[in-house]
Amino acid sequence: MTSRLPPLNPLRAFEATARRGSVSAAARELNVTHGAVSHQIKALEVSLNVTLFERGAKRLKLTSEGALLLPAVTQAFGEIAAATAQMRRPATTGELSITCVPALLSFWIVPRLNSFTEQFPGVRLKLSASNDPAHLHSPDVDVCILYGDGNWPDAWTRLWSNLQLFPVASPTLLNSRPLRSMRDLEDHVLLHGDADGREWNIWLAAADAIDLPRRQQHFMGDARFSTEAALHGQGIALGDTITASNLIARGELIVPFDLSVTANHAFYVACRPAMRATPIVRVFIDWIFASLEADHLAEPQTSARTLLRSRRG
Amino acid sequence: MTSRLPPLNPLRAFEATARRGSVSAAARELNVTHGAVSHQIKALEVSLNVTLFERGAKRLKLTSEGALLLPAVTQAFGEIAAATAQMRRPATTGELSITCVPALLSFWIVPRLNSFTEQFPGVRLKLSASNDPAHLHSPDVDVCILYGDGNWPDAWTRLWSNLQLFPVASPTLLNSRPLRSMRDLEDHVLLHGDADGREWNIWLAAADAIDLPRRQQHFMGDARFSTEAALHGQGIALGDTITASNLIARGELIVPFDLSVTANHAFYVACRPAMRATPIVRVFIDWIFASLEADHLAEPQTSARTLLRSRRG
DNA sequence: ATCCTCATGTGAGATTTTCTCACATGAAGC
DNA sequence: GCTTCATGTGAGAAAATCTCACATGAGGAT
Repeated sequence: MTSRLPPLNPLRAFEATARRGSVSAAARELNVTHGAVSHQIKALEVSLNVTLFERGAKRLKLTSEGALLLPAVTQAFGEIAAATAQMRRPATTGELSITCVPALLSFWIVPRLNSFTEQFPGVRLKLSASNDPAHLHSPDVDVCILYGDGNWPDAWTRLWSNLQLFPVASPTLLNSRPLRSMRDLEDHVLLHGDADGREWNIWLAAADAIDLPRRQQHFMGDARFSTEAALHGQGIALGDTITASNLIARGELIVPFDLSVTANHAFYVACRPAMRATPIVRVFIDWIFASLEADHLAEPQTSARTLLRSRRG
Repeated sequence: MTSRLPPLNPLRAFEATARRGSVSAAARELNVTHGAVSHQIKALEVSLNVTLFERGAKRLKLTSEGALLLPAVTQAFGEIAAATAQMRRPATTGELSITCVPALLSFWIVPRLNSFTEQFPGVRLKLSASNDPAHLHSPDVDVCILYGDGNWPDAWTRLWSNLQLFPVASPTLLNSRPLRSMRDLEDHVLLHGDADGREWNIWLAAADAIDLPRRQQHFMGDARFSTEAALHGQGIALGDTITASNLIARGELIVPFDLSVTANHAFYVACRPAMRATPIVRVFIDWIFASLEADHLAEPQTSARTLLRSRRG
C-alpha cells in the first residue's frame, strides 16, 4: 500500500459534511463556499478510489465505506483539536472568548472585570453581548452565559443564578411623578426588556393587575436597554436581583413596590464539553461562580426581600 | 479561539519529525525535501504561535508544548490511517504486498500460488524477495515472511516453521561423482546459502567433520541461488525440510546423508500490529499456515526422518 | 403544470499552500 | 582546518484550495 494517510484537508471536508449531513452546513462551518466542499469531497473520493456519498435525492447519504470511515475520523480530529487546545491554553494565559446576556454583561460583569484581571493578568477576554445559544457550537466562542431554561443540547451547562423580577425607576422620575399604587402605574411608561411583554405580565398577574390599562409602553429589545431607559427616567422597567442590584444599592434606581416574582428563566454558564476541561475556561467559570458567592456574603442586603425594603430605608 | 484544528498538513510534518526525531528522516518518510518539512514546521509554529522544537544542537528537541501535542496527534493519525485501511480493504479484495525469503518464495510459495488464487480471486499479490526486517516498518509492505530469530521489535510475529538442514545434490552430479562418505565430500564444491558459511559449519560439526578440507566452495548470496546451483549440478548445497521438500519429492535433488541438524533460525510470519487486524492480511496469514498444515497431512514422508531415507527408497 | 427555493455539481480562473532548489549556518568528528 | 551531516531560509515553481458563475434536480406551493 502506497500512502498510509488520505489527503487531510479533503478528509476534513468529508468529516464536516458527513457529521452535519449537508454540504452547505459544512461549508458554513469551515467558512468556505459549498463549491469548495464539493470539490474536496470529490478529490478525496478520487484519491481513495471509493465513493463516500450516495448522490440521488437532495441531500447526500453516506455509503457503507463512508460510514466505516466517519467515526474514527471524527474522533481523531476531535482528539487533535483537544490536544491543540490543551497545549495552547496554559491555565492563566491566552485569549478567552465569551458571549453574555447584554444586561448581565453591562451591569454585572463589566463592573467586576478588574477583579478577574487582577487575578489572571495573562488572560485576554473577548466579550460579546449575546443570548444566542447557537454560539455554544461555534469554534470562535469558549463560554456562553445565557438566560433561558438551561436546555441546550450537546453542551455542558450549569445554573448560575435564579432571579427575582420587580419594577424599578429612577429617583428623578419618581420625584416628579410619584408611584405609590397600581393606579399611579397607569400614568407611567412601561419599559419592556423582552419581545412580547411576557415578564411584565407575570409581575402584573402576581400583583392582581393584569388588566391594568397600558397607556404607554416601549419594547427596548433587551433588558440592558430597558434598564438604561429606566436610569434615564424614561419609564418603569422590570429589574432583577442580579443586573439591577448595584444600581439599586447606589440609589440610581428605586424599587417602588414590595412585590417581586421569580422569573421563569435563569442565568446559566455553558460551553462545549471539550472546552470544559480547558484550564483557561475552568478559571473563568470558577471566577464567575466565586464572584456571585462573594456578592452574597459581602452584601446580604442584595437578596430580594431586603432589596425591596431599600425604598423605605 | 478562532479555529479548532491546526493546519493539518503542517501538523503532519511536525508529527513525522517529532516521531522520527529528525527533519531529514521525516522528509524521507513523506517523500519531500527537508526544506519542505522545515517550512511546514515553521508554518505550524507561526499558526499556533507556539515554539514546538528547541533549536540549538544538530538535532531538534521537542519543547514542552510540542511534547504535549505529539502523543495525541500520533495516535489520531494512526487511527485515521487504520480506518482508511480498513475501509479500503474488504476481506478478499485489493492488493496485498508481501516480502518473503527468496528460497521460500521460489520453492514453496510460488508453486502453491494457484491455491491462494483459487480461494481469493480478488486479491492481487505483490511479491518481493527479501529477508530485510526493515520492511516491517515500511508503509508499502503488508506482510513479511522472514528467516531469523523472531526478535523484531514493534511487530506482530508468529513462528511459521522450524527447519532441518542437510546436504542436497542433483542426481546427475552424484552419478558422475559419487558421494558416499565424508571423504567423498572433499572432492565436491560446497555451495553456501549464507554469507559466512555458518550453516555448513553447523552440519559439518554434527558430522564430526568440521576440519574437512574445503577444496572448492562458492558463496551464492542466499539459499535460493545455492539450491538452484545444486539443481544444476554445480555442487552440494544445504537444503532444508521446507524449501527443498518438493524438489526432493520430485527426485530433482537427492539427500546423500542421513544426518540432518536443526537450524538456529526459523521462518516467521510478521507484520505491523495495525495491519494484523486488516481482513486481507488475515486471510493471507491464515492461508499460509493452513497450507503448511495441509502439506504435513498430505505427505507425511516430507518429515525430516523419512525425507532422509528417500535415497534408499 | 409552473414557479420558486434549496441543495449539490462543475469548470475556469484566482489565490493560497506546498514544494523544490540553491545557498547558508553551525555542530561534530577526524 | 576540512568534511560530513543537520537544519534554516528566500525565491520561484508547482500543486492544492478556493471563489464565482452557471447548471441540474428535488420538493413544495400555487
